[in-house]
Amino acid sequence: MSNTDSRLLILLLSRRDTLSESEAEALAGLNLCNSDHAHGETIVAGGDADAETVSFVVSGMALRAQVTLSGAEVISAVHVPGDFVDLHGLVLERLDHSVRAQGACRVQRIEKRELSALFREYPRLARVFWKQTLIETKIHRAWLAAGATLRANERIAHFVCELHARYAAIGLVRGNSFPMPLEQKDLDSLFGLSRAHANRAVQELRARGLLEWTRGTIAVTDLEGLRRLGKFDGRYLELGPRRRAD
Amino acid sequence: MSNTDSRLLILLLSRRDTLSESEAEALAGLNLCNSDHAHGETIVAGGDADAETVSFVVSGMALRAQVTLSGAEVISAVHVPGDFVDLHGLVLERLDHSVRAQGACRVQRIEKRELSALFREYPRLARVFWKQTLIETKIHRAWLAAGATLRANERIAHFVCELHARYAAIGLVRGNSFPMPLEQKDLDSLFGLSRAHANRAVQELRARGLLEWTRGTIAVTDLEGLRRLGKFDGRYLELGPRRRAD
DNA sequence: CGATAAGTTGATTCGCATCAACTATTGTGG
DNA sequence: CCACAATAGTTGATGCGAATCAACTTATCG
Repeated sequence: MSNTDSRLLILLLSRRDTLSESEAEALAGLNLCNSDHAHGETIVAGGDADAETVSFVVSGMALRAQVTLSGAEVISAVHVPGDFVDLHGLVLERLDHSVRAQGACRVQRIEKRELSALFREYPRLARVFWKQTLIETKIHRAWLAAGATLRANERIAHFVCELHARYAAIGLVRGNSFPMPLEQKDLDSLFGLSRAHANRAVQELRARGLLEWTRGTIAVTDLEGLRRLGKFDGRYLELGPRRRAD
Repeated sequence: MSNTDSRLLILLLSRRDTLSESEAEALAGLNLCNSDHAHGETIVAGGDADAETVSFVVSGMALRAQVTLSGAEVISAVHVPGDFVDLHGLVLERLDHSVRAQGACRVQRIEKRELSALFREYPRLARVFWKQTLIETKIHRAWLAAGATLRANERIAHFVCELHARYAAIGLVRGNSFPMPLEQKDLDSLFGLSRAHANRAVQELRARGLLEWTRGTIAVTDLEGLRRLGKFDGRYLELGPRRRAD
């Protein structure tokens, strides 16, 4: 089930850097392999399995889940269409987490050896992929800062703002609403909150008229207010215009 | 004040991947520029300043500090000798944080253009530097997980274990003690704890006989106990043996 | 040796975990 | 299509972890 529809891949990379003709052609020549996953299915297993591919999300949502020594599961990243889920696996030996589908999720896989070969021919492309991993790192830092300074309702507000911005960048915000594959019960492994308390925080956001959250969809009714509450400054996502690197 | 003593640079990179003769030679040919900083001094300014160099720590400690919209300062990384403090600045346009000296700190700077030129000639080296940034990202994830699951005393235990492991890897643990340029008052911007509570947590670690912490030095008196309390599994630091990438 | 900053202690308040019930929703098989 | 089971969401009561404010003690340094 290999196909060569690399439009999304090229689109997502050109959001990061201007691609030359030949670079785009080379990318278009990659073998991409679609892979569909039902809710809860493991897309990439963590730990010792040395995967042969790296994957990016085509549709749906994927979560990175790591299990701590105490047995708790922590979600360290959420992925929307256009995000690589395990690009760092190209360079690091083994993943420190697994990736699973949150709702139905389709990914495309690229053979690591093909990608590495591509980098040897077009070294500048390696930098574009590198940049992709660095933006994820900035998101990690934003989460760290949020965790250190915000309270439950503020953190949730921050997170909703982030999702809104990321969905907006890929054209998935309609009016003021966007898909929300996560459920309230998932907020605890995202933020380390109890279900009960996360629920009360969400209800407060609703009561303040900041958002509506029904199963599967969030409608942001007061984006400015939500940003103010969550101390959200979306620049860290680097979704604005980009410049070409050396 | 340029010098060419690139031994530390080559040492730290070869901890990540086996370097070929020619790669090592090329690295040795880089112009490195020493730069000394007193406690509290800014080593790299965040924000709009487009720095021309990237730096790694030679001695002492450097902190990454980001300021949130609410005005609070968050430490998102600590750097010990051998760590790059702003390598991601090579690929990203602007830094989302500043870097400052914690205690006296010496760094060496490399011109970005020199490094980029090096990557064009030795594309595989780019991968080694990429890997360096990815390991930092793993540390971020470990902190995220710690923040979501651990309580104050456990988080501090976890952090002390991490520092112990990183100092051990560079030969700076003597007996069971290592340098601790951070003071208790810094723990609040690291973990989002208040000074009073961080202090009580530290005292509990002392009372349990896990560590001694006098100004400037930590002695770990029960490493196993500290690891158990902090749920510390140091594999994420990738300080073990490494393999050569493509 | 005084001044300043770091560390310590206590009292109080608040955010959040925990446990437990309960309701609403979704999904499923008869 | 309905009845039921399973799961998500909601609400309340209680206790603990951590913030906050304030005083105080101990280091550090000029």
